[in-house]
Amino acid sequence: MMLQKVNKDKPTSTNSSRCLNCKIRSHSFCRAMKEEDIEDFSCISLEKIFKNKENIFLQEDVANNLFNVTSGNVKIYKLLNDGRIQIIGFLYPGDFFGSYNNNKYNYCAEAIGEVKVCSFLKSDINLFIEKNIMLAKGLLHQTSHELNLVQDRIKVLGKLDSIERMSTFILNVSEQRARIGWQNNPISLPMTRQDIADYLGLTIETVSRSISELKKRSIIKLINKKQIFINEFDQLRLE
Amino acid sequence: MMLQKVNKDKPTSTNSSRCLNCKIRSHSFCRAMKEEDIEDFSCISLEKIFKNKENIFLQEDVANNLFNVTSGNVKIYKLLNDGRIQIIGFLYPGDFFGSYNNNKYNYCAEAIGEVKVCSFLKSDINLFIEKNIMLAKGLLHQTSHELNLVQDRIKVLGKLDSIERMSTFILNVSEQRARIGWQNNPISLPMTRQDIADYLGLTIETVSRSISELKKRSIIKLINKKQIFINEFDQLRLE
DNA sequence: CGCCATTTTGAAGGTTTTCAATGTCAGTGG
DNA sequence: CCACTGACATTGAAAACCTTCAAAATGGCG
Repeated sequence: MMLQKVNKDKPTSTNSSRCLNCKIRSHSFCRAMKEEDIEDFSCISLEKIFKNKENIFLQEDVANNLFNVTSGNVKIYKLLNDGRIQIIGFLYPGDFFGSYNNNKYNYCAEAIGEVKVCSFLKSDINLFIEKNIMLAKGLLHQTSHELNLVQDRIKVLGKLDSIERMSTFILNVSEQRARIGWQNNPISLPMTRQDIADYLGLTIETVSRSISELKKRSIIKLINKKQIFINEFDQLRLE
Repeated sequence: MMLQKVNKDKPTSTNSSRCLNCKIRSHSFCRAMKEEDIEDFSCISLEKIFKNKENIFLQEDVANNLFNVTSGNVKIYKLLNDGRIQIIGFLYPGDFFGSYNNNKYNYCAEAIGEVKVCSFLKSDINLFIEKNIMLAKGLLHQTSHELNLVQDRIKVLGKLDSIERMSTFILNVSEQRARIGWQNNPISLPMTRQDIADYLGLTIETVSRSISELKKRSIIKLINKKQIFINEFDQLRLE
């Protein structure tokens, strides 16, 4: 298994009011905390910036940290021993990742484009939880939400054909964007076709063919390779 | 979508020491709580018994409760509009299910054989959390654990062929049994072949062919249709 | 403008599904 | 005791869908 070296010491920033001004707070696990507690919370968080294709951490690394995406997109993926890749998810601002219950990460996390994350020591989080029940509830809510999303993906990968998978994917990206207040149409796909293939359990050729087919049916329109306009939302949904 | 009626009012039992004597407590989300708190906790829990194929709840039902399997197996599955089924998971004693963050269940839950569950009102759980941080931590740990398992299934459904899926499934059942102190070989498969197919994203015929192939390679041996002896654990693992 | 990576399209091949038939096994009744 | 039944599982052959291999098209960037 070939894993490239990660830059462990990123440029960072921290100050006690940063969290208060965080634009994505209302969509993060931190949202449940009161404003007066947020200030304290800032002190245990550290902002880090990653460039395109940079690894945030690798599968099997010691999992000391939890992360929150504050800007950009992150892909998390599992490596098989023979080099196959399965992308578990594409993360958006407000999504959190890492491993709360394991001492090793179960997947790799990599920046798609420039990414800003908040980083927390798990030990700090666990101490903070003791005094602030709302943080625990926030984490529980966010983890349950992630669980719901992944369970839906089980359905996609287990039962849907290639066109249905692509349709569901486009719809999900649109919905995720709406959730955090971005425009839901047209949508941009920041990841490559190969990434989409590794996410949907297909090959890059089948992804391309599925997009072409949706285009041919006039359900979507391609503004360019990375920008999709949805003509018929209803046709993307499973009847 | 045809959903059969659920028996909402099951025979129940509750008393303040039941949780203390619960054999599966050490593998449940309740394990983190101190013994003196467990007694109080018993008061918000209700034991319910379900017969084979009985629904514990249905997708889209109002989700007032959280459940903990204490004995038997439960399958949770999603229904598609056209009647297709995708099984999300087979649950074992100690696993918890329901929906913490949604007011509707995202899947159906059905008993495989006779099943005992502990049932909790979410409102009770949320109140209890306020006074007992360990319960929140326990729930968070358990939810994170479920998330890890489901993420692994993404990999199985997205990247593995039929033989690999069947191998992984047998191995997972064996490991899950070991986790709660049952013998890990031979293993029993309480679910039908159709269930296994709906779990692995295959057809019943492909499941059958995969089992036959593993048998032919002498990696496993069938004691009977529901009992499997594993000859070569290593051969079940992905190289 | 030309290069190179990425994407799209085409045709052949392979794995799983579909459709159909046979086999297994526990339960029932003659 | 054994044949019958019905549900479940296995096996076989043809068809469908996705992958693989190959080639052409697109698009960004020096």
